[in-house]
Amino acid sequence: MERIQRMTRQKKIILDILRSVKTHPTAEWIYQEARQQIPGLSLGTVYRNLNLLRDNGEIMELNYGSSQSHFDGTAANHYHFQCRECGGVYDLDLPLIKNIETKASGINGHQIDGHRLEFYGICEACLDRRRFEEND
Amino acid sequence: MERIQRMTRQKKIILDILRSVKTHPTAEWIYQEARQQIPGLSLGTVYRNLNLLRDNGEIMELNYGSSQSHFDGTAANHYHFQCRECGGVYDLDLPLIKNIETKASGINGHQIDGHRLEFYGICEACLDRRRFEEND
DNA sequence: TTAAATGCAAAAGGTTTGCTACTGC
DNA sequence: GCAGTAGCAAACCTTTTGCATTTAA
Repeated sequence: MERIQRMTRQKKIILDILRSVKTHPTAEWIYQEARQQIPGLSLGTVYRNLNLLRDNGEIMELNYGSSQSHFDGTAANHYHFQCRECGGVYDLDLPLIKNIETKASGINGHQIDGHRLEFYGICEACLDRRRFEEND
Repeated sequence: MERIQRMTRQKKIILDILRSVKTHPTAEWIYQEARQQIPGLSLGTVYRNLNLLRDNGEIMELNYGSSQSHFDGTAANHYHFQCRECGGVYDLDLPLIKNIETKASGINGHQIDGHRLEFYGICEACLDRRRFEEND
């Protein structure tokens, strides 16, 4: 019952861009990047491909705040940090907390099969900018 | 520089509803409930009040998935579980992980001041429904 | 009295979708 | 050849906002 996916030029470029950056960009940002390689690209195509790739387990969608989603080229679970000031999302190289899902499962009748841990604060770049602006 | 907030009838009812339920409803759900007490209530007012209450630290906004936000009458950090099937959000009575923010802070130059942990899976109600439907 | 909040409706912003043409496989 | 995809634009859905009016303190 699985749908067969085609590797179109558009999808390949979107995936390449996402895998080549360390940040976790929005669909709009990816669209602007990809358009440099495919001028006629449409934003709808970017969204459709990001959704296909996510459903296929090749990338991860991160939705923080209530605004736009960010996308992560690595699908395996890992933790993130989001800056309260600029909204940027960064990886956090903290080892996965083992057994946390098992521990949480014992508490009630829900069947737990995943978890997500995010940190918030001010990113290094915004901290630097603040220090710089203080010295006016 | 703090803005003075008034306790209007609308705001009080919205807060009362949110504090009286165990689930973490959406703005739309709260609107439908509150309208039974204030028929002329507008959805915009619900959103405005939820934002005011959140900014004031009286409630918490939870944004999972990319669709609607859920609201939690308890503002202090605690962990949640979201059902992949029905989208419902529940509290998870797991103690806060101590020092996790300190631990994460050492990794890079970001300044961390908060964290959020969510679990995913199938909720008890959906599990029950599945079992029931299997017995056709 | 008066600044804050309401109701209404319009607008905004991100994402999805219908449709026709095109293209991987 | 044909199902899956692209491009385009319109639709969708949640949330925000402008404005005239009302209301809490």
